[in-house]
Amino acid sequence: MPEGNEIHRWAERHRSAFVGKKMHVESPNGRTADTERLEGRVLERVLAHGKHLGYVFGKDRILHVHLGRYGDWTEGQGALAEVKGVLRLRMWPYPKSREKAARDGIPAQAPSTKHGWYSSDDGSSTVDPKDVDWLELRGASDCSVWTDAQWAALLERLGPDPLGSAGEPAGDVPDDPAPAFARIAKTKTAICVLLMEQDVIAGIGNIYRAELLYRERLNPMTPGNEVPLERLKRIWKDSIPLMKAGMVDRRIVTTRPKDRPTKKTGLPLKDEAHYVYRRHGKPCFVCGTTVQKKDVAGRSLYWCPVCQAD
DNA sequence: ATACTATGTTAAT
DNA sequence: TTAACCTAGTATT
Repeated sequence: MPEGNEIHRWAERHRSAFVGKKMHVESPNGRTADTERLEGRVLERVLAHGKHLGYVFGKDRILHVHLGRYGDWTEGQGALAEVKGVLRLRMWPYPKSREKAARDGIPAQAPSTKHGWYSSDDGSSTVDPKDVDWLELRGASDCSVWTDAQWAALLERLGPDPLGSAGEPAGDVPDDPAPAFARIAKTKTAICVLLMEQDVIAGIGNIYRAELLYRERLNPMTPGNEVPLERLKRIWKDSIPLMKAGMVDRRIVTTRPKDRPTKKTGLPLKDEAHYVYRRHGKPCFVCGTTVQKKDVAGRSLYWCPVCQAD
């Protein structure tokens, strides 16, 4: 159930773990066609844009992965072990692949990652990506081999990503948000709907949309063409550090410590992590008004009617 | 035990 | 606009 932060987190970890290595790639249940076109090839790059992942195994051999609502990777150490659920695909490196990769002129090591070390939900440390031995994928809505042209068409369709462009360390090369601002200024569609549309901004999902709108104190139903540019710019700028933090934490935290009932700094309690997302029926942390929920375009929208009156 | 919800997208109606 | 895909956590019986 990932938004862009988690996609970029996987990309960074998988880069660190496997780029430059000759990989075994298989689909035990035959759920993914054409894995034999990837088997035995070197993973050259891992791309990420919005909620899409691309594992580049050579020209026109990009494994496209979209986790959809349920998909998830499992990282493992030691012997391969099948987790429960329908296994869609798994990959792991050939032994001694680094020497072979060096002979092939491919960097033996992935580019160094910005974080290298992560915290899990409860703040405890988790495995260094370099110590991951294998990956399993299940529940993904797409997992198929794409051509370079298909990936290019995807990038053409998607809007700018607050976490930056494909293949770069996330956040280091911020996308230009101008196309998103232009799209929003041209339509009467509500800003809460526009923020979810991946061809407007790529990577924002239901949690970030609700929380970004709250943090800007913006009425979610404001038509796009009535949102002042300054407010759009603030939302974009706000999204970058929030989503970067979400990569490290593997968790979305949007509340400021001073607004939390406990005032606790650092990783907050679960029920203090969001201002409005899934807090309907509970009092707003800032004004005490009951947080509202309603269905908009098939997704649940959460907001505070007082803080976000206009 | 069973039902419901959900950080998503596409295809069919 | 609705259904389908598919999994896990939470709520209800």
